[in-house]
Amino acid sequence: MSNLIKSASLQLRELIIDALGKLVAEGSAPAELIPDFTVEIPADKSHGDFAANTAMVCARTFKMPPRKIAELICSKIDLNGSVFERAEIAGPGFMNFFLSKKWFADVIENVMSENEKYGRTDYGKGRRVLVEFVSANPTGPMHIGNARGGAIGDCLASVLDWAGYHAEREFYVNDAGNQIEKFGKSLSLRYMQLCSVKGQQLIYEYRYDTEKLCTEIYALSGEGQDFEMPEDVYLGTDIIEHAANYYKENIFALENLSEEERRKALVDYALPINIAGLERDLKKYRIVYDNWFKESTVHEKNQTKEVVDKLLESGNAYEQDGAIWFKATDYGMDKDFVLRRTNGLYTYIVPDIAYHYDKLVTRNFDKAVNVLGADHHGYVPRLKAALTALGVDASKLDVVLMQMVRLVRNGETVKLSKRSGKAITLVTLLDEIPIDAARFYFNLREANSQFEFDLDLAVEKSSQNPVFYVQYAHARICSLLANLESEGIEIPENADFTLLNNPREIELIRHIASLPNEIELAAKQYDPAKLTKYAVDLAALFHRFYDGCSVKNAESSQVMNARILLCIAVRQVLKNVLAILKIEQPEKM
RNA sequence: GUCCCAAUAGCUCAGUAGGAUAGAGCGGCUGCCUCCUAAGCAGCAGGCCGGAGGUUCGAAUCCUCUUUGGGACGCCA
Repeated sequence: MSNLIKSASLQLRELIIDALGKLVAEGSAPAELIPDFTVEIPADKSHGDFAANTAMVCARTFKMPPRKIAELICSKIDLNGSVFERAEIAGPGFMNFFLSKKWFADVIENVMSENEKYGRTDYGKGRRVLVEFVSANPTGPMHIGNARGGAIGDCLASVLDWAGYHAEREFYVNDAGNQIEKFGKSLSLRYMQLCSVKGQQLIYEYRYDTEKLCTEIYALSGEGQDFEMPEDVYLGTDIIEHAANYYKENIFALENLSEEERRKALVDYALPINIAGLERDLKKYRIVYDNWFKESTVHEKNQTKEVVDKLLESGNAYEQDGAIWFKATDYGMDKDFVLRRTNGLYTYIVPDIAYHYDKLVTRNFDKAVNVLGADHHGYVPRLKAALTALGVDASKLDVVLMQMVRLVRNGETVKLSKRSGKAITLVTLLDEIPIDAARFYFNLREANSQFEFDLDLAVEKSSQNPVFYVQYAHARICSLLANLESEGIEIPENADFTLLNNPREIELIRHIASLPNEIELAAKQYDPAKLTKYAVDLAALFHRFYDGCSVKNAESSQVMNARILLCIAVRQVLKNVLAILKIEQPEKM
């Protein structure tokens, strides 16, 4: 688990501080506190592998021109035994450092020894982090927003795992509360519609085709139609289907029950089917959770009441107009909010508070990361304030907000309407586009950017789609190696990598070296999109290398051997990145 | 009205906690296969980084103001 870039950067920092120490000791620099300087990787490679701005930030305290300081530092710096071979002074006073050939050779050897573990770091030090994502409403199928959340959350968990955290994936099932009430009401309504004269006609007519039956009923729903629909019910055909299936299995069983009993029977029937459906569909999307946490368990354990009682006792909540309010104004918010309504029911945030208390205190996770739609941003500070009031360290809760996806088909934005039931579901999306493309595409942009998902483009199996570009690089290497094998060329055990001096080779190796860094950064910023970009860049660098440096017709057999192993290393790195993203690595295309 | 997020090439977006001449893909134009996969590579064209101030050696990046989009502000979830 070595990170050659990081260690080189740290070594350089020490060398510079060391040189500064010598300058102070001999009196050519004032004995002042050295300001913070940065060691970074320049965008322009002619500026070396690392650049330090030490001289520039010291200009003021040293009362010397930056270039002069840089000269002094460079005269005292000792690169012997370091991974650097030379230093240059450039521009306004940058010191540019160039890595030795040995370092580049070490990069390839490092990949060869770590193989499928290359890229892993111990940055997270085994801290336990719980990643909650999707948590779709179980009253219906998942929509396109869940598709994005799923791809981001799942890859984020992988990234954290690779960065040395112990990451768990969790789905919070909202199997209680108002939306379940609404679910029951909707099911009951549809059931009664099926029991009506018109409903019976339709059931008879479409007795061999439930799907058709549902679309017919759906088409006849609405104002002035056969089936009037009140405002607060779900309209989707999935609701009709549940009602119809139940009806077919138990004819008229519920017609004469009380509304309440009928709702309960239908919810008990349909909800497990929906939850199993969520699990099945997510699995198809290559997402498998460690835990499915049910909201109902919070209610069963009476934790909602406990939370509100605790807040009342500690003076963080009060009763007014028959409701119980949280004193959010004590936590910098402009409005208090309701915890328990006058009707005695808790608002949605109470079970959420209890749930997060469970995550951070009961289960004692070091971090809880939630991937949520951007429309939740107002909710996050409320949740955090309530947790703080309960004595929980709310900074342990991090939220990744993701913006909406605009679906585009034929150059036009596809309208998404929850009410109409015509929203594009995760399943229909995955029927339409390859899973590889979906997972890659949803991680192509950072969560925070609202982006356009072009359905036509994602379907297209062409170079326009970046995932094919990356997979092609992998397939190309496999094919290249197979080709060599068929010609009787053996794969060497080792090679002299210092022979790889072509700029395209150097660039490629440099990029290979940066994988651990990139993963760490992605973990730090909760941004798995860094890795799709990394993969695209790596593929581009490989294609460039492939184009400019022939393996089979190399200048010498030594160079050929070095290139063969470089290709194998690149293939390994591609495999690892694609494995994090859970995208297939085809050997042929 | 208050708050959050965005604004960079014709389009979609990067820009690695302030760095050197602002990058990529797509689209447009031009080259490159008797040679390991042309699903590739090389090149050209395309920019007042929404606007105005400020902070400093240095700003797309930080601060203030402003314009334009998107979204939040419920005894809905």
